[in-house]
Amino acid sequence: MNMLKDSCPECRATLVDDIQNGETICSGCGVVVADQIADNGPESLNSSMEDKMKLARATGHTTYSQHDLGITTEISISTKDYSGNTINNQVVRQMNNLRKWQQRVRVSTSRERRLSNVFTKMNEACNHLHLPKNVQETAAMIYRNLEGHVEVKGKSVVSITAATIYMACKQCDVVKSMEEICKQMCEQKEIKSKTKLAGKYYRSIVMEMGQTTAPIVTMDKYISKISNMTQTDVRVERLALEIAQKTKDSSIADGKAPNGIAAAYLYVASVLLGQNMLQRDISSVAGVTEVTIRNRCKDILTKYKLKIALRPSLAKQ
DNA sequence: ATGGTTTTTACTGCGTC
DNA sequence: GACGCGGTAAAAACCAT
Repeated sequence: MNMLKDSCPECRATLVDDIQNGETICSGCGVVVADQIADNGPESLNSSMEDKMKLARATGHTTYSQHDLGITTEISISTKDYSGNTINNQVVRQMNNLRKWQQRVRVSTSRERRLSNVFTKMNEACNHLHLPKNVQETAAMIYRNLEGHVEVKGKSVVSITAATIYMACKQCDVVKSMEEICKQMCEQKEIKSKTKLAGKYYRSIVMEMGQTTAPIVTMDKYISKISNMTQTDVRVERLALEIAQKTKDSSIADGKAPNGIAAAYLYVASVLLGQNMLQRDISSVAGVTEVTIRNRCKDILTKYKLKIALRPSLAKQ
């Protein structure tokens, strides 16, 4: 993955990391080269303890996303000593016992078990969502900071975890909806309720942690996100951003779903440039219906007296 | 609970290819 | 005739009170 970071295989322009979406994007042609910014940590997602041991490496830094900050010493499983000489069987047995007990002691208290559980879920969710490492670390740090401020016992682990990831995304300028996060964490039938609950927890965390203002995701982030997901022509994206910028002080966004408005900006921009993206495609990616896009388009066009024919065939005349 | 607002659903007709 | 679009009414969802 790292070798892709320097220049685009398509046009050889410089690549930039888009931390919003955890992607690496070409500054020239806008193509998404790598959908996950390289993570050089231990590659031990679902492996056994034994594999973890083999792959373990001293990284020289601590991590918030492990319950013990990732600083424990682990007893090697090798049957050779430091100098390469074979260890006799009795010592090997002793070391196996030691290792077993170390594991038991390591996550001994209920708090540690809880942290371990939460961070495992967090890790899985962040991997599935292709979130960069900094988001995961931020989420873990937020969760740690909850202790003493917000009571987590008795609350849904999934929803609390989702809420912290959501907050971490906002802090790291990554656009991810609560629903997207919850989709990766629970069964189909639970998504709705858990998402709702996570939203509730998120608000209470914001209140309790003394943050008067939650970070605000701006319109341009929504637009960039949707256009990245639809492989939109960069010119369309730029125009959409431009229109959004010019109309941002108006009241068309009040009380409306931001992704619907972002979708409408993109649609209007695509029509203006003769790109004719389909309402259906944009709406499915943006998570709104075509009707919503049409209504937001109407708002934008009437408000700004932009006289363009939305029907592409008419626009040519 | 309620009432106001927004979004979705489901359906319609129109023009174009 | 299929497709994409624009419109509408009613239902559903959401939110503050």
